[in-house]
Amino acid sequence: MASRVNGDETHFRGDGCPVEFTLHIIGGKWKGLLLYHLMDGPVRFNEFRRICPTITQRMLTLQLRELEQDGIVHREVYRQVPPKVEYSLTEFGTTLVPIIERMKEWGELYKKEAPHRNKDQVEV
Amino acid sequence: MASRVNGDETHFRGDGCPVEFTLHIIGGKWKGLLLYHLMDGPVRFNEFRRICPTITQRMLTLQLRELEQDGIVHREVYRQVPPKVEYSLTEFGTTLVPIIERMKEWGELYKKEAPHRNKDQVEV
DNA sequence: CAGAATCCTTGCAGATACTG
DNA sequence: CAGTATCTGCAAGGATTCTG
Repeated sequence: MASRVNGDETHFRGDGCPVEFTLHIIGGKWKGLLLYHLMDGPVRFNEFRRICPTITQRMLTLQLRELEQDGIVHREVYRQVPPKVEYSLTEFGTTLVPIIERMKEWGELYKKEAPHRNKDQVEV
Repeated sequence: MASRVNGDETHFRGDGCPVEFTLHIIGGKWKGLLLYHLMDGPVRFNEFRRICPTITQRMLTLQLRELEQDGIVHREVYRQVPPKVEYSLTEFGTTLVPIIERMKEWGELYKKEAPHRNKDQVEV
């Protein structure tokens, strides 16, 4: 597998902790956001850029590639002009949905119960 | 709040994505491992070092401090000689347990179903 | 539209030494 | 035992430019 942004899996030990394994897959800097939006269906490249204007093209590409190589995300290329590329969850990727859902719920709860950490945020 | 290893919350935007918020709390480099072991009960500082020999004192301290400041982990200091410090999940921290559990389950499943990512790992 | 390539900066994290 | 303090590297990540 190609080198990854968030550590190469060939150098990932994590002492065999399964939680670390999972976090290694979904814990990338932007992956939470990407997976969050992919739960609702396929998303195009520039859709992501609109959804999160602060992510750079480079990082968006890199993070999507990692998710793709981990079998979480499918990349569908439509050979047409202008080009169109759609990203969607694979069947394997959907096994992550329950986790994402719970992280979403907890995040919403946390935002309510811990307002001291709510500074300087932008709703999406 | 003091500065954090994994981004200061005052600089964390995340575009309001609740999944990103959750990952921002539990997605630190060693937090998966720490939370995984904290689920079984209190853990002492050097216990963590034995559990994961590759983590440095510095990083262990930093990650624990972040979890503490996020209200996830409680730090109990026993004033005695030799000193004894126990880390445990707070009541709020236990609300994360279902997520950790599912990440643990998924990690175990993933290790089985995706052996191509199982290289160079050590069981804990 | 959806990227690839390049350069460059930052800050995460390791190593080491010291302490209440 | 359970930490701090300091120095330093190196790779993650940003900005910019170019392209099929």
